[in-house]
Amino acid sequence: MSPKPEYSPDVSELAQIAKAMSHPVRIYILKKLSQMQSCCYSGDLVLEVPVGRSALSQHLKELKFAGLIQGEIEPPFIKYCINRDNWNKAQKAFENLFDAPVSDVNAASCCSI
Amino acid sequence: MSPKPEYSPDVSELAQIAKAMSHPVRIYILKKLSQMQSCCYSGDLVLEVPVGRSALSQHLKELKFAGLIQGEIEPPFIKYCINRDNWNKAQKAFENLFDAPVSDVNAASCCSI
DNA sequence: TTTGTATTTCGCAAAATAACGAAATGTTTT
DNA sequence: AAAACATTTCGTTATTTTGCGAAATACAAA
Repeated sequence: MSPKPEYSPDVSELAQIAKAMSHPVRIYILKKLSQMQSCCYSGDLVLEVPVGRSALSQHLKELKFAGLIQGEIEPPFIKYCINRDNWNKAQKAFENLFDAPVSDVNAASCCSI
Repeated sequence: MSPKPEYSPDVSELAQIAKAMSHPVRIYILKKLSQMQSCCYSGDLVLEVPVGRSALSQHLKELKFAGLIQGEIEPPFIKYCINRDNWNKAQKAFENLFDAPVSDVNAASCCSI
């Protein structure tokens, strides 16, 4: 009944990516994994992050669910690394939020403060 | 006494931006404001978004707090628009999360799955 | 098979988020 | 001054998120 529309898929997707990145620990993990230019053990990460092992595991799970990272079993460890494909997609989605880029003139004329 | 380090400022900042963008309504608002290439009244937005006025007001407040939008009083309305400067900064922060871009070779050699 | 190591899941409590309607604020029009 | 309008704040409730320690799982080494 309500004329309220729903969100379009791209809106929901970007929100979901943002949610996965909405916690400092998770940003830290992403940053770390990228800086290593390789993978990381969960056990290594726990030393650098102010949460316990179980909480870290949860954060890794959420990043994995969002597709931003991936885990590879490499006994007796699990190596985590960035999912480059999905990361690139996420970055594009973020860039394209403004799919109609405005000129500086328009931007300036828009808001006085 | 815990050896746990804290987050660096850039990590916290990016997490905060991501948190502000972690809700579909807020993504929609950002998208809308950018597409208009101008400003928007809260009253206009409420017709396009599946939340009530008070909830919308909260979302606008959060986006404003994060610096992504700005409100300009233009009686009897309040016009909202994107804060271009901060948006550009946010986008850069997002792009630079991976400050050491990896080559495709490294990326491929990292994870088998 | 038993032990040890690495990680995740479970159960729970505290805190944060989201949404609503009602009331409040501020401004314009009558 | 009163009525109308746009928006925000308040008070409340329901849901989600976060984090911890304990228990469970998975695997390798002894």
